[in-house]
Amino acid sequence: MDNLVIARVFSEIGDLLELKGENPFKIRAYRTAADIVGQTGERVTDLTDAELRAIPGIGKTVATKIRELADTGQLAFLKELLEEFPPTILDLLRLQGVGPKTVARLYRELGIGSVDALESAAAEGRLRGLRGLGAKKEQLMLRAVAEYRRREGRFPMPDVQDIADALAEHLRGTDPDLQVTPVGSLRRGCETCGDADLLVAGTDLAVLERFTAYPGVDRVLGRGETKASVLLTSGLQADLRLVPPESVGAALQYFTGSKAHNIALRDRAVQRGLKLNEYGVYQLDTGERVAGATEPEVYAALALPFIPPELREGRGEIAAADTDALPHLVSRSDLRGDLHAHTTESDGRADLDAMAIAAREAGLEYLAITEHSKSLAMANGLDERRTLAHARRIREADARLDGITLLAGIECDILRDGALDLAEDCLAELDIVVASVHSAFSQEEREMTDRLLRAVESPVVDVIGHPTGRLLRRRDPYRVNIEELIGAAAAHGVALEINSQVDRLDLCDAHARLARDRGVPVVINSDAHATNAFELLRWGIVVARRAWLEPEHVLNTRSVAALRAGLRCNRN
DNA sequence: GCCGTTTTCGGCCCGACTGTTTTCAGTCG
Repeated sequence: MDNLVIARVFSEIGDLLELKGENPFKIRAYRTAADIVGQTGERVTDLTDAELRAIPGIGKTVATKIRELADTGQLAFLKELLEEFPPTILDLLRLQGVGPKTVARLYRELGIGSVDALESAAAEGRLRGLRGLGAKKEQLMLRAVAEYRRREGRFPMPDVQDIADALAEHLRGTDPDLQVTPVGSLRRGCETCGDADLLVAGTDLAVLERFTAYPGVDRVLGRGETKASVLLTSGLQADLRLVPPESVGAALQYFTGSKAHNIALRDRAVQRGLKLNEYGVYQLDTGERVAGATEPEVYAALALPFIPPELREGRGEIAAADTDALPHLVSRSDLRGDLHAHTTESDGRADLDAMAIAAREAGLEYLAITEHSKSLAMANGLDERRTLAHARRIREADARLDGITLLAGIECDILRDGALDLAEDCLAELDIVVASVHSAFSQEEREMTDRLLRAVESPVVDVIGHPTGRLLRRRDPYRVNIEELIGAAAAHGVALEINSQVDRLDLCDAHARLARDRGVPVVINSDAHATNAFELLRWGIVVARRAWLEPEHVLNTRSVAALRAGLRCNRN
């Protein structure tokens, strides 16, 4: 059973327990378990009880429930909870400004158990009879219902980055020195963001007004002395925090999260007789302030080195920091080449020379040209004859152009049965072969996994491209046993790709970390189809950093000579 | 429900804003 399915079960249990007014710490335990399971790269159903129990936050009860889900495919506890409420009631919790207490009362006192029922009741003015609910709240709920219907959930992180950049530009206005920093899930580099959080250092309340007056604002959700929230016309919520300069470090830390990281950090503070909040670090007994102006200072007050935001997910980063074992994360400047790009020979929009020059201008030392293969007719894929002719042209261009090394490659389709789309003797002529799935996405897991394993076992395949095939918000990953794939890649010395296209980001962070842990080399590729696409590498880097990858784990941080030596080196 | 270099019981992160309150409950991050 997929980890995300199990995570959803625990998350629903948390919501339902909250509606029942259960012990908040029990609720938190289930939500923590949901986070942990969702962020684990390997299937938790494959772990032994002892391995499960060894994960902090997973205890006896949760481990037993994971086992029950693995064995029976369902969970009696969740079923019992769902008998107490209509299944549609959880939708009500997704409404802005509506929380568990309100939902529970709406259901108990008015029998409201769905968004539709709430909408009718609010429209008819039947809510204002309840204590604590007035006409204004009714209007807010109607608005929240409309927004809920319009919203498509979370936004891709690169889009949110653009929105945040534009907003920051607006806030700076005539003061280019104004310090505006994205925080929250955006700063941590999460692949999707539910909102855009910005932090401004200063004391001038005018910046809050500037924020709510931004032309892209649809409506103001709230505004006080230190914070304001707006809903943008794009449907994204944006939050601004204004903090005094002496507290910027503590505020950056606090608002970057994640929640799990912050809770652990505060716990550490309390253990050391300190209190940590968004204004600083204080002595518990005297209240004396000991840190807060900069983020490294805040971590130092807790006897920790600075922890990069991408690691702050409660996945062992504090323990690693405590023992001086934090990874030296890969960064964009470590990338020396790109191993996946297309030209007009298949479905790219720029020709060979233009792509080569653009790669050079993007600071790359080498670029592999990897067109589609013939079965992708829609993309003008190449057969063996065209592949070899194109390889000759690539090598000619390589000889002609200074400052960039071109590698002759292919993105070869993996056919339904796992065979490669081009003959092995043709592929063996090339410098690099990326193999990818582009068809028959609906195969069952066993069939799809065997298909990919066969490709990995081929002696001419160097890299598996976008290994799960997902398209964010459009297409789920195809059903592949990722652990088997990673195991096979490790055994055969085949690299797995982090594809930097904004709707792919595939491998995802959890899987890339698993690949690292199992000794599989990773490559970070643009999958460029145009000259500006090398910019996308920054998003692949974000995924890699969230996966704890260091330069040594990433093949295309090597020189071209070292890269060539590393390809197919484990084959016979 | 989880966890333990003081604990196997008794704790568990903290503050701002809103609406409906006249001192606060609920929600959010």
